[in-house]
Amino acid sequence: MAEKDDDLSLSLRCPDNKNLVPSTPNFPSNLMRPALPFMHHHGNDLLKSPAAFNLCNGFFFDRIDVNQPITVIDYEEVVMASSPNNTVSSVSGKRSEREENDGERATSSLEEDDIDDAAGRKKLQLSKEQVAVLEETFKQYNTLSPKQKLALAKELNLRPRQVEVWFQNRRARIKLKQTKVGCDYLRQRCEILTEENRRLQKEVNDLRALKLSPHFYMNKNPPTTLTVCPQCEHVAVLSSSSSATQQPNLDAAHHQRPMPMPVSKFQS
DNA sequence: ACAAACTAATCC
DNA sequence: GGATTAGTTTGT
Repeated sequence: MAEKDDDLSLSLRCPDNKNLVPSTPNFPSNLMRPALPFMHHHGNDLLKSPAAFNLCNGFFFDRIDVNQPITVIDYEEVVMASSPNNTVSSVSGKRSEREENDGERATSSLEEDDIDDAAGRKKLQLSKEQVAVLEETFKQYNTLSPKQKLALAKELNLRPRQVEVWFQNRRARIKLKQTKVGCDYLRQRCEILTEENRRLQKEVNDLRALKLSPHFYMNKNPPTTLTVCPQCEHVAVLSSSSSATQQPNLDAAHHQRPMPMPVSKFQS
């Protein structure tokens, strides 16, 4: 379960149409299905692509595959699980039993769910195959038109409502993950900025202390100004007793001897 | 009508 | 406890 989060790909691709066209070669052959009526990009469908969705959804990525169980490995698992030579039923254990019944559950979901809906409802667990198809479709369309919903429901032997709910929940999951990622990013930024702020505050205090120190005023007959070197951004103390027209005392000299204080940046 | 948000129930 | 499925409410 936790490994799902590892598949969090942040990219800055421009969503071009090519990206949106499903690349069937990545899809396992035994999951190959006749193209759904909506497997074409025209009209509003483009607006429902994940890329468009994530761009609209803000943040810094055009795609977050958070909580995305459909990795190459997962596809292989699906292939293995559904392969006649490698049936899950050959494996002992609770889990395998459950998976074995996935097909039945999927078919029964159409008829029985209407009955035990509201009352003591059993939780429907979608089969791996169903989830795979849903995920694959979701990669291309974050939201479905009624037509798409019906077609997908028919293909998966689910009620349109179930497909609809699945997509709603999937969007919610993505949003949650995005929020978490964004939150982590902002927290990091906050830490960095806090640290920088602390450093600058210290710098200001040091400069104030320098300004108030007797040493500072002792040979301060002429007015003195603080100037920032444009090259290294070090603060230099300039005496105006030197000619006003002459270049400030910011030549290479101060680069060679250390400043009295380690002042890296000073901005008024 | 639909999506989002919130919530409960269930499963592992 | 987290993930998933689904019901309810609310906003557009």
